[in-house]
Amino acid sequence: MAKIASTVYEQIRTAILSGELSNSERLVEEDLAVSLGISRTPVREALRRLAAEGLVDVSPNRGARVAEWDADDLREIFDLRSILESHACELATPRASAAEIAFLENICDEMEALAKTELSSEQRLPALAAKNRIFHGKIIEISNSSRLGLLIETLIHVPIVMQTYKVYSPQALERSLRHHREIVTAMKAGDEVWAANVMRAHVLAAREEVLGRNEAD
Amino acid sequence: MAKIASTVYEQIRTAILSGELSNSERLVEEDLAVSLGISRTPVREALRRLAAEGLVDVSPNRGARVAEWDADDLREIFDLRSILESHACELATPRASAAEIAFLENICDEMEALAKTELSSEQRLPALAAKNRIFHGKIIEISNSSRLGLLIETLIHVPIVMQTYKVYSPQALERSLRHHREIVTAMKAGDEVWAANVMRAHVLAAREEVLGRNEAD
DNA sequence: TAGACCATCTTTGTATACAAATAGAGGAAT
DNA sequence: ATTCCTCTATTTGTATACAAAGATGGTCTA
Repeated sequence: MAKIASTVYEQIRTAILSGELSNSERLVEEDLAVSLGISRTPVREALRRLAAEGLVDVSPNRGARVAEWDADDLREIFDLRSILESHACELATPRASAAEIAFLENICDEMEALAKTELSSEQRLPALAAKNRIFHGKIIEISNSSRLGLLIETLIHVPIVMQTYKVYSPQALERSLRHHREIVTAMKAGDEVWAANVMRAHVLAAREEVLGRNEAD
Repeated sequence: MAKIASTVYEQIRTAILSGELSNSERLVEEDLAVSLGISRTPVREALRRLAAEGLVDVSPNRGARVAEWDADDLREIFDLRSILESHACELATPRASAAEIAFLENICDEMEALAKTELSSEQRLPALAAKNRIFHGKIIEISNSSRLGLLIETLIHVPIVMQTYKVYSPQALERSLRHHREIVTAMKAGDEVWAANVMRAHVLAAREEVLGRNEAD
C-alpha cells in the first residue's frame, strides 16, 4: 500500500485499538480526509482495509463505523485463540532454539520484575501488556507458520483483547505470569503436549477474566 | 461495497479460484478497467480486497499479481484446516438438529450416488467438489461460530484447495466419502470427540493426496 | 398532534486528471 | 561484450469532479 494510505490506515487502526475511537463511531471519509489534510481516496482505501480486518463495519452507500464486539464475540475470539495459540506452542516446541528459549525466559523475568515494582497501574499495565504481546508473538514466530500468525492476528486485534491486562486483578496477573513460565519450561523440556495444554488453559483463563469483568459492568 | 466494485471483485475472484487466472499473472488496473468498461477506481478497490484475502499479492507502486502457493503453503493450509474444521465438528455435534443431520446424510447419499455413476470425470468431479464444499460448509454453519467460518474460508479459498477432488484417485475418493459418512454417524451419536477425530483425519488425508500429487509433477 | 411526503443536504460511489514511482530500452564508457 | 547510466514509457498513487443513493428536516394533511 502506498505512503499516505498506509499512514492513515495505521493512524485509524491505532485509534481504534487504543479505544480512542469507539462506540460504533461513524467514520466519514470527507471528515477524516480534511482533518488529515489529504483527499478521500487514501482514506477510503484505509477504511476498506480496516473493514477487511474486521475493525470497521461498512455498509454500501452508508459508510463505515468502528466495529463493536459483544460477549459472544469475545467468547468466540478467546476460544479460537486457545486453539490456535496452543497449536502454535505445539509447532514451536520442537523448533525452538536455545537462544529463543532464552529470549522467552528473559521476557518472563522482565514481566515478573515489572509486576513487583511499585509503579502505578497506569504505568505498569501498558508495559506488561506490551511484553505479553511480545511473548505470545515470539512463540507464534518460532512456530514458523505465517498463516497461523495471520489468523491469530485477526483475532487479537480487537480493542478489548488488546487491553486484556487492564482488567486483570493482581491474582489473575500472577497466574498469567506463572502460565508463561510453565509454557517456557515445557518448551525447554521439549514436551509439546504440555506446552500446548498450558497455553490453552492460559488463554481460556484470560477469557474468563475478560468476560467476568465485562458482564459485571 | 458498492455495485460495480463488488461485481468486478467477484469476477476476478472466480477467475482466480477456477484457475483461469494464475501463474502469478500480473493484474494491471487499467487493463482490467478497460476490458470491463469501467474506471480504475472500482478495479483498484476490488484488487485491494482480494489482497486482504490473500488471493493476490500487491507491492507498493508495483501493482498486483495473482498469489502463488507452494508445497509449504499447502501443508500449512491443510494443517490449519484440520484443526479448525475438527473444532467446528466439536462445536457442531451438540448443536446439530435432526433436520441438519438429515441434510448431511442426504449429501452423503448424493455424493455416493454420484461417485457410482458412469459420467466422465470432467462432469463428475466438479459436482462432487461442489457437494463436498456444501458438506463442510454445513458443519461450519451448524457450529454457529461466524469467526471460525471466516478463518476457514480464508484458508480454503485457494485454487488448489478448491480443486482438491480433481487430483483424487478412485480409492482416495472412496475413503473421503467414508469419512463423511463416519463424521455424520459420530455427530448423530452425539460423540463430538469421535466426529472431530475423523474430521482431522479426513482433512489430513486430503493433504497427503494433494501434496503427493503435486510433488509427483 | 402524529404521520406521511417532498425537497434538500450530506455522504458515498465512480470517473477522470494529474503526480510520482518503477521498469525497460538504448546508448556510452570501460 | 559487459556494465552502468539516463531517458522514456508504463503503471501506480493521489486529488478532484461529478453522479447517485441515503439521511434530514420541514410542511401539509388527516
